[in-house]
Amino acid sequence: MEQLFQYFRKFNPLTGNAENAITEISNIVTVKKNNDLQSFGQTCKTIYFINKGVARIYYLKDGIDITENFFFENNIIARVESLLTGRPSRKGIQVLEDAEIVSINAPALFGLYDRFHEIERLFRKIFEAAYVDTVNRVEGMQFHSAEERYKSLLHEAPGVIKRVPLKYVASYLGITQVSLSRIRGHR
Amino acid sequence: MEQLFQYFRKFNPLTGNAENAITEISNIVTVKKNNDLQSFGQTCKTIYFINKGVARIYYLKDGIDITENFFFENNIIARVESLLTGRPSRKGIQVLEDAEIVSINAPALFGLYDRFHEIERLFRKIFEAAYVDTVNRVEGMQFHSAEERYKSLLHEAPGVIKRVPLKYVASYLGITQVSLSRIRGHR
DNA sequence: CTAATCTGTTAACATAAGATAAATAATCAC
DNA sequence: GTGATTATTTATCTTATGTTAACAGATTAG
Repeated sequence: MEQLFQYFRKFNPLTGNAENAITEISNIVTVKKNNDLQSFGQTCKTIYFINKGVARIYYLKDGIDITENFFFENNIIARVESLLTGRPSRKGIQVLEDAEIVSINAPALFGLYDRFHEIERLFRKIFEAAYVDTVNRVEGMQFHSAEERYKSLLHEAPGVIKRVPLKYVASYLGITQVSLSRIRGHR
Repeated sequence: MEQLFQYFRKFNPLTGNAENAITEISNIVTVKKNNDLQSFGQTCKTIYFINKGVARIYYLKDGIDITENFFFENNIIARVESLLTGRPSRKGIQVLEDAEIVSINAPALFGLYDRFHEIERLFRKIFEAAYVDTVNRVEGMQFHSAEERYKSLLHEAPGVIKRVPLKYVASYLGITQVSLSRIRGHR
């Protein structure tokens, strides 16, 4: 849990009491490569934090597997469109390398917001930062060619290309695997 | 201000004291069609709420005007990538119809978070909802043709097509004005 | 009212990306 | 290791979208 609390400190340091309260509603799971941490269907009730490994959020559009996002060590994963709305999620979380993951019971966490204002503030800041990332991603998608998007991914998150199968990267970029291969072959 | 507080009530009702505190750091401005409410360059320090009118957030990419988003009555506008990070904004806010807008001093608002937990909670919920909208927008952009994006905009926000010049709609959809025209001429 | 500008449409052509199929290359199960 | 499976690249053809330009209708300024 220490790794998680260290991550929290970058946003909003917690008192020992608050940390303990979070520890009580969390547990650590290990997941083998290519297994699903969560599959779609039900309402998402968990927030994850990756101690070690890589994961992706994905969904099926007309039967085609599309990666919404990748997540590496020391990051939170949450299917917010379900978690924050209470609606069932159409998305799954798959682990792409053997992983160690902290899973936090989200309803219990939200329940702590009243007792621990500091926890509400912490997650406010975490989600605000994720929101900003997503706004920036929309901007990146709006008027860049596939090649530009690939190059900026290479630059901003080289780990993705190194650690993730290209077929997942392609749909993340909004193109087919074949197009990505063509771009990589540089023209 | 009553219109704003009614909007707030959908997220988290405030006590009279909290409403008064917000009133004190806000004022109402009127802006004429096509004028900028805010231009780019400085760090964004204001959150807006539209009582009446339409506005858009836009930016220049290689000298080309791109619309990031449209905002109608009874909605909050904020350039979050600046507001929540403290970095200067490269985006402007332009009014597309004569508008009446509430402007809230953001640093003062954030200052109220300590005195009024309920205000922090309110804006946490507002930004969470905006975050979810943005995640859904990424999904919509990821694997839809321009025509599909246009049709779903028609369906989900018909006001955009009715009240906004098409040149702005085109860049919002991530296509050129000519392509949009072609799509509208249905093939 | 007239000229000038802005906005939207259409056409012709160029280019990027999708679909499909097939050939390699890499990984996994045994 | 060997064969089977999965991932990636390459090739061909097709389609969607970008680019540029011309034009028509609206809107605005004087």
